[in-house]
Amino acid sequence: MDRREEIILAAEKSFSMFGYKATTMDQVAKIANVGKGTIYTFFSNKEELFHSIVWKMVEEMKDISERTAIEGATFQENAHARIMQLLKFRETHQLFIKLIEEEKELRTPAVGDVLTTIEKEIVNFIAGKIDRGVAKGELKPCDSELIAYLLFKSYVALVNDWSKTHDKQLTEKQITDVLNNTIFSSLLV
Amino acid sequence: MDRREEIILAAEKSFSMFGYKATTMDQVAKIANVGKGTIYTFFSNKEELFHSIVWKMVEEMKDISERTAIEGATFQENAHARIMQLLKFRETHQLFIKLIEEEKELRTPAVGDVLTTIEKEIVNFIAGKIDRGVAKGELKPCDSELIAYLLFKSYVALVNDWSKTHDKQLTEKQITDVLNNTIFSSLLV
DNA sequence: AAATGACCGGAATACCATTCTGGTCTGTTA
DNA sequence: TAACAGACCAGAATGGTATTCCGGTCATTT
Repeated sequence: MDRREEIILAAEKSFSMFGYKATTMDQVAKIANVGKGTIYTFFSNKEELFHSIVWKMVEEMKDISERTAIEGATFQENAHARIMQLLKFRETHQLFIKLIEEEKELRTPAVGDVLTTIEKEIVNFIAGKIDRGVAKGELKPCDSELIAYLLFKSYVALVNDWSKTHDKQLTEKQITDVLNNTIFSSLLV
Repeated sequence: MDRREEIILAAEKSFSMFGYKATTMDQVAKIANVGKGTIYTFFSNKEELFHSIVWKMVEEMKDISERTAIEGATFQENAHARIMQLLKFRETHQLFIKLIEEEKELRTPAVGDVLTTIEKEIVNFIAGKIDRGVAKGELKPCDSELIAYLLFKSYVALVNDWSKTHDKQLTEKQITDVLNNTIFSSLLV
């Protein structure tokens, strides 16, 4: 297999297992069965390698979310399913878990940067769906980025944050009910 | 002046200037012109003293927010004014600023606990306003705690978080527009 | 030309001696 | 005798330094 691919696979494995800070270039080289210098012929430094891996993950995440859409479902149903999928990915995917953990405990700057980039990408992704809904005449015209932002933050608040200060998680019905009555209802034509 | 009050004033000053971890009981005693042992006749330990100060601050914050309400204004107008006031207090009040900073940099557990308690208190405060609106027939019955939570989190997202990833802050009009169309509109009878 | 890994300097870590701090307690003051 | 003060204690925090570790380079090998 070509060396670049070996390196990417090795880096994926190592970043997922140990996080950004704790993976060493020696480590990656070893796993990839490659001399350390070889990595630098494909990636100019550790951070570029890291971005490469993370970007691949983001694409995969968007892809999965995309495939979650159901033919013939309403905008709200699809949006709900897609966003829930994104949140689930966040707490399921090894690398993502590790990055969130590292951000919380270690405050590694490179990781913080990457996480905000990912958030932006997610919000953009949602905004794109809204724009498409508007174009198809399903939704009222609106500031799609702002709405996407509010929507995503609301989901995170209700799905993830709520349970940090309350002992029983919100049910999916409670979440869809409140959001259908508020943000979603304001979007529909 | 009575010694208990001296101690509280001293503690307020010290916590505001240095945060929780960096204020020592000796420090507080010195400022209060009191022997260290004396503090322990009024407060059983450092944390209790701290809670005392923080609680006082929370009462003041609610009080200010309360007084912001305008006679004869709509529920939305008052809610907006009150919540904006709360957020402003958060980034204006010395002690509050210090605590948020300490939570971010030092991760002092006592401070983290206190901050979540404060958040709960704020959400409760908002929920109370909603309940009153329902009782007066201005608002539809609803899960007031859930709505209060969503509302507060949305405000924080739009007022504070947005500007972390975007260079121009949202205008107050953008914020009121989007929230009037979504959360507030779902509340009105 | 491509790949390697010994090597480098600066950053991170581990270690331990010293200081600091929350809380107690005994002596003192009013 | 009740309120107060501050010396005192044990354990936690800190600081300084000797050592290890790691990203990145580059002379050598394939």
